[in-house]
Amino acid sequence: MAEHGELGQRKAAVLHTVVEEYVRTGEPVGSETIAERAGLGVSSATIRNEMAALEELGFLSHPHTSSGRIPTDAGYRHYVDTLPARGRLKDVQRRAIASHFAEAILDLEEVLKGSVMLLSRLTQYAGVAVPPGASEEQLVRLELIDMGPTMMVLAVGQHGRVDKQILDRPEHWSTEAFHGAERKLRALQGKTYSSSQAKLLELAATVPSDEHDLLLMVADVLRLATRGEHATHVMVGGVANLADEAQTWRRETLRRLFETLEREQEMLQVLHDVAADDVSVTIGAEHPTTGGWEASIVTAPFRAGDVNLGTIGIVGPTRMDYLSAMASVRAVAERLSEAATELDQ
Amino acid sequence: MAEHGELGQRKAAVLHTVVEEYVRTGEPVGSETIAERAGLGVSSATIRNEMAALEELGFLSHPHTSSGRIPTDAGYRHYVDTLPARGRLKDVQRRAIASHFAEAILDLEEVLKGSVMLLSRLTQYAGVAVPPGASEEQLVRLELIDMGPTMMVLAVGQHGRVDKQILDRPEHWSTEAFHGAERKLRALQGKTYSSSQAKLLELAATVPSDEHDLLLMVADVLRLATRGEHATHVMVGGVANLADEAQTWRRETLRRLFETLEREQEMLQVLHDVAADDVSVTIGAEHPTTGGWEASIVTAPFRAGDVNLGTIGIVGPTRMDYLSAMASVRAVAERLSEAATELDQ
DNA sequence: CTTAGCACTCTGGGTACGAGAGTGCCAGCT
DNA sequence: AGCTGGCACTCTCGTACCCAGAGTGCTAAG
Repeated sequence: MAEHGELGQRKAAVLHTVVEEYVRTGEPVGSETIAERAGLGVSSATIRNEMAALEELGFLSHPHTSSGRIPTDAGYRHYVDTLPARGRLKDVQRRAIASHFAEAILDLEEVLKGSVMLLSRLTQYAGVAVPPGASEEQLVRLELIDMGPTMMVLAVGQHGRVDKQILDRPEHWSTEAFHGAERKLRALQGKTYSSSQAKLLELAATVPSDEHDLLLMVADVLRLATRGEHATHVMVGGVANLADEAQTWRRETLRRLFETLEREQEMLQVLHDVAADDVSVTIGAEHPTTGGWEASIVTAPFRAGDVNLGTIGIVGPTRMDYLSAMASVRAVAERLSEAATELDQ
Repeated sequence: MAEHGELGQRKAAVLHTVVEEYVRTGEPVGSETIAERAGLGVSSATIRNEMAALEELGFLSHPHTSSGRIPTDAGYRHYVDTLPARGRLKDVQRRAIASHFAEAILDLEEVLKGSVMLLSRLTQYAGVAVPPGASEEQLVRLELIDMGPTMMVLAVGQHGRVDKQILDRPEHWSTEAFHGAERKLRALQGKTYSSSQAKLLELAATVPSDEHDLLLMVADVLRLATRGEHATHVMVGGVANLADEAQTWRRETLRRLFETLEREQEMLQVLHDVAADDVSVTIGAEHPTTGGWEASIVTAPFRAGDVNLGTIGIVGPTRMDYLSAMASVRAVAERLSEAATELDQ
């Protein structure tokens, strides 16, 4: 029993079929349909009993007294958790992924952008990604550029990452301090972001206050580039796909969905909360934010070797083809990991 | 007569009122309402005659035989072209703009992003902008960075613009060629993007083929950064505002709208087509692309001194408060121009 | 040229109704 | 004890219908 989530085999099969039918048709599912489709060799009356029990348990619900059942969030959750096998991709999908990763990979950021669009095309939902932080990447350039009234901190990573920030000159400013800082920064080229950041904080303590300020500013740029969890931006693509669902969602729901997708900080928070080691699914109200717009998120991390780099996934309605979405996200995350690993060498 | 677009004063007034009422309420407007609101001192029967004439002329249309009139695209066009005065901003709006531009401006790109969001908040439509090309900006860095199997071209402009491109090493590659190119690039720092690009093409002709290739690659990056009309990206913000309108739009319309907003190349084309010297309005089918999704675009260029830098504006439904949208776009574009001009010195 | 008046049209809301889909439960069967 | 056929019941959905209301176009008179 335990292998069907404490439900018993038949109940699990019924729930499973309800979810799949509902996802396929969008209509509440009746006992008759289940009796035909589930292949359990029992009559619709028996199914009705099972469904009543499943409703009692909180896995199904009734839109009104007398129409078919639809899954609750908990129902989807059980369905996802007890999926017997990994989804298989269709050939077209397989080919789309292959061709997307066929080109030589130059710029991870570009590839990631492309992957988000790819996922949104594959699943017909919106694609999202959190790009890698830079902790273990090596710096190939780290410069302080004097731009007249302002200055720019510019960091370039080994894999093509560029971080810039434009800042006011600090109050105490001298050419000597500037040159001193410049020289120290040059010495950090070839080191990693995180070790450079540490080194800068160290160095800052040993120099006069004007140069001190400069070094701290640079350290701060590295800090922002490094903190994966508080990455500065999220990529979102294929939002147009959600327009098809727009009819189903209530007006306020739709607005909140779009608003959140646009607010990078909020999306980052959500994606950080839901991220896991493997493909992970968050359904409706399981997360307060997604609950607010009746959506589900499927994500997977991508890695270089065994270092987590970032997250990629999709956002769609709770009534989602989870099997195929998970398969797509998994496949793309895997290929992305391969690509990133290769790039790492 | 000519001052009312060949229509006659009363017809123009009727059209004017129909547009304003329809924009305000979203309901087709009847003759009774016009008779009350337009303050023409004539009866509804007279108005009916005028409206029938306006329909004949293509400025109004009937949803069905017997309900009020709504403006056609041509009707909106006439309305916009004969607006008696510039719109005035509300105090809240004025203050929002002031506070947005109150901070010292460091990074034009950042300010532009913020301005797009500002416009979307002010108007409750989606904001868009085409960022400046870089022709006349000076280069403060122009580098070729060896990244192992690949290389990066990196250009930094005087006002904080950073362009990067990661490329495969050309087939013929030698350390000498690389160093040769590096040296030539360094000499270009301080020159403008466009003159550097020209200079590079010149230089390329005088050197052996491996170095030649490198210089051409760099020239190409500068070319992309320079061509304002074919700028590489468009900023879009506040799309969530359009969700409110989603109910009104047909499903396919909505999808196309979102798709286009996401496709940078297509948006660039549209914005390029509609751009003008001053605030410009494009209504519905006046542009094939916007016609496809029943939307209007209000844009204005922003400048530094008298050089056009880019375009900023909004996208909303044809049933739009043009007066207030134009006022907002104009105000933000003006402030942006001031900011850019200041930055330029 | 304007306007009052009027017949006409079309929408939108409300009601009624029957078909259909689905449920819950019971009694009988295995 | 569990399954199933049967049945009464409920709720939705589509159709038809009607009426009030809003708006029009036209005509005839000022």
